[in-house]
Amino acid sequence: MGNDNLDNKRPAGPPSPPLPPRSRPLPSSDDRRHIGFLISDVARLMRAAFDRRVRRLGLTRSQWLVLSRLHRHPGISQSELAEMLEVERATAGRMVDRLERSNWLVRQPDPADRRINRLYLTAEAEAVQAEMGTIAEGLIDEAMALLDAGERAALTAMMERVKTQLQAMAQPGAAP
Amino acid sequence: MGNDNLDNKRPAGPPSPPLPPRSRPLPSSDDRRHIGFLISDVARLMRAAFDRRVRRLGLTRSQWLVLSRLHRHPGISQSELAEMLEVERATAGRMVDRLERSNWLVRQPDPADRRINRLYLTAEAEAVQAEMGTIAEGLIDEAMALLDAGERAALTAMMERVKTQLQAMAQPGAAP
DNA sequence: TGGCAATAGTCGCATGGGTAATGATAACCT
DNA sequence: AGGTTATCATTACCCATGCGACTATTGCCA
Repeated sequence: MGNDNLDNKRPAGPPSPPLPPRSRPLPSSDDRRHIGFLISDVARLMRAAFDRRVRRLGLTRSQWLVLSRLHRHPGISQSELAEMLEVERATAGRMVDRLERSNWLVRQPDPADRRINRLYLTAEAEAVQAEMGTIAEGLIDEAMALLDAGERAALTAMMERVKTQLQAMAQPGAAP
Repeated sequence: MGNDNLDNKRPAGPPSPPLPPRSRPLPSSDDRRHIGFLISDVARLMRAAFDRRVRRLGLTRSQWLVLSRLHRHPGISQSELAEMLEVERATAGRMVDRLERSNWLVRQPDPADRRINRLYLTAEAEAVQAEMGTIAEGLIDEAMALLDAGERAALTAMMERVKTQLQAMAQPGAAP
C-alpha cells in the first residue's frame, strides 16, 4: 500500500532474528516489503480501473471473468468454473447466483448427473462479453504505456517466475 | 487468473473493432491480458501466503497493515489511517472496530476535537507487530527466490512505473 | 455572531473472498 | 448388493472493501 513515507525509525530492536545468512547483500527491510506493496497496489488499481470502465454495463471485473470463461467453455459445471477462476466452489456459486439473478446466465441440470449444474450464457451476456474483452485489452495497453515491448515481456516473464514460486509455497508440504 | 489453458478459438468475430493504429507490432490479445491476470494472481497468492503464516496469531494481512501503521504513527486518527492505507474511511473504521474488539488497539477521544478518535496499539499488538514484519520480509524473500538482485530491482522499477500510470488514469479527467 | 461548508465517524447495502458443515448423489470396491 | 468414499452444490458465518447517506462537530466568513 501507499504512502507510509517518512521515518523507518523502528527502535533498533534485538539484533535481527536468525535469518539464514546470505551471500549477497540484502536490500533494506522496507525495500523488501516495497515490492510486495507495489504488486498489491497495482492489482487493486487495475481492478478499480476496469470496474470503472464496465460499471455502465452493470458488471464487475470478477463477473466478466465468469462470462469470459463461459464464453470459451459453455456448459461447464460450477466446480469447473471455480477451478478455472482459482476460487472456492462457494465463491463461484455465489457469483453464479448473482449473474443468474441478473439474467446473464442460466443453470441447467445435467441429465446424467443430478449433482451438476451446467452453465450457459444468455444472448445478452454473449454480446457484452466481447465488448469487455476489448476494454480489458485497452486497459492493459494504457497501464503499460510507460514500458516498451521488451520491458513488458521481461515483466511478464518475471511475474511468471514469482507466481510459480508462490504456487510452490502454497503446496501442502512446503517449509514455512 | 489461472488455467484457461486450451484453445483460443474464439469464433473469429468481426475484424477487430477500431483499435488505435500502432507503430510497433502488438502481442496477441491474450498476451496483453496475460500480464493483467498475472499481476492479480501474484497479489492474491501473496495475500493468501501471508494470511496462512499469520493465522495462528489471530490476524490477517490487512490487520497487520493497520498495526504496522499504528506502530510507526501512534495516535493517528481513523481518517489519517484510511488515507495511509488508501482505503475508504468506512473500511478503516470497521477494521478498527474488529481490532478493538479483539484488544489489539484502543480508541481514545481527542481532547481538543470531539470528532476525532486517536488510535493506540495495546502492548500485545506491539509485540506481534514486530513478528509480523519479520514474517512479511521472509515471505517476500521466498516469493522472489527465483529472481536475482538485479531482476528484483528491475521488477520494482517497472511496477512503480505501472502504478504511476494507473494512478494517472484514475485521476478525474483522464480520457477513458 | 450566526449560518453554512468542510471534516470525522458511523451505518446500510452491495460485491467478493475464505472456511466449515451439510445433504444429495455418484463411484468405487470388497 | 451394500457400505464406504468422493464429488457437487448450498448454506451459514467470517473478513475486506466500496459507495452513499447521515450525524455530530469544527471552522470559516460575511
